[in-house]
Amino acid sequence: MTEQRQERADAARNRRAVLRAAERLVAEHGGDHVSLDRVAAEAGVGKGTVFRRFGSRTGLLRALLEERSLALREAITDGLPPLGPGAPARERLTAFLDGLCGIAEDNAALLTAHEQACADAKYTEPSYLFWHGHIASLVAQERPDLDADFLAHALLALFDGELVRRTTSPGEPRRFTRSVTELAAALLDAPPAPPVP
Amino acid sequence: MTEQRQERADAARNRRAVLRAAERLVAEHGGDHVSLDRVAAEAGVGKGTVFRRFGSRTGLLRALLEERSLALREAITDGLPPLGPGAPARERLTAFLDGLCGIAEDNAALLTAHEQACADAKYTEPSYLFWHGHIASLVAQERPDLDADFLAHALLALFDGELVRRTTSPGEPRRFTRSVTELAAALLDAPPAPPVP
DNA sequence: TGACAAGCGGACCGCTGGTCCGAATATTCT
DNA sequence: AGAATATTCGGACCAGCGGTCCGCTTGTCA
Repeated sequence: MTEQRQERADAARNRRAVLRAAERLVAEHGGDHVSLDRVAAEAGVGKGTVFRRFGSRTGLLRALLEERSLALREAITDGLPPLGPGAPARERLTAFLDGLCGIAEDNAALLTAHEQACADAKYTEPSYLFWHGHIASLVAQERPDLDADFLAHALLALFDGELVRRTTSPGEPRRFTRSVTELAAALLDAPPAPPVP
Repeated sequence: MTEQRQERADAARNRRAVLRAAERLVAEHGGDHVSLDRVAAEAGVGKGTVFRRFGSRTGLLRALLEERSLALREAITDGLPPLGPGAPARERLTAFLDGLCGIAEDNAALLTAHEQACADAKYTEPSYLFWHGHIASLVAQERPDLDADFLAHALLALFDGELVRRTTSPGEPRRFTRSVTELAAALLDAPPAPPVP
């Protein structure tokens, strides 16, 4: 069907090289200041190669980020509870947020770079849509009286690279996770709002 | 003291022209796609003039945004309750969020442009610091058991131009305001979190 | 009115994301 | 093996950006 013709060996090698190079540069210099020229140079390939593989700067950062979050995504759709299907919505949500926070804490710089590259298209990124749908569905199960859609956006808005970095200090490595979890818990435990006039 | 020498008449005229031009371009074409070349051309001045007045792209957008929010800022520090000092924290916070949401709804495109321009420096912008301090102080008064600092960041994270635009539809012009207000109310009404192990 | 500071404009710079095509190389077929 | 073919490579190239600079113009004030 949509079976792609097997990727040529050198192409695959170059793709890996570019990803590793981008990874290194983002980790070294902060989220921004990673031009594609530099990535190409660091990877030892031409600039055209980067674009042929990833289409655009956005595409490259997205690929990198999806590499980091693929495991979580699979655990959610096919894995065991509490992440996977089967557990009560509340537990699933907590487990999911915990996982996503972990990724965010480990990749704050990458997150910043990705935000900067996506800019306006942020809300149409496949990954974003997936996370959003998952959260919204769980919230709707747990609390049908809340605006699950908006609430999901609100929770995802917390995953801003710079905010993660500012919340995570060496002394308290998981402070961001704790803050997000507490906030989510407070929202889910809030008493039903009285109808507005 | 720091009394600036009176600005020359033509300089003042040009500053206004640039602001109005930027305003028009942002409103017409969406948040991005407003290069300083174009702003200068639209204003009928040279590019150098724009930079001399506003220092940078960021500075220009910031000036525009502060022009829109100056009234709210003054109402908070010197105005009457419920915005100004004197009202209970809870009412002040609600009134403030309502005001800020109004500004956001009227200037979603400008917000997007500003976010894009600020990028990493977002959390050190004077305006951001002011809003954040205000929220955090009110939350701390009302709910000493919550992490007011993080919660203030969380609330401000909602003011994303694109999110505002996506939440505001012609049919429900104030939906963004309603969503934000409800979310804030839920947070303030949440039962105290049990201590974590 | 003249002298001088303040402001002006747009050529200029370095850099960016993105395109393109002749050269090089992997793969496949005989 | 060796030719034929499809794919990929590399880096020169482009238009656009934010930002700088300096010779010229213009407002201001004595």
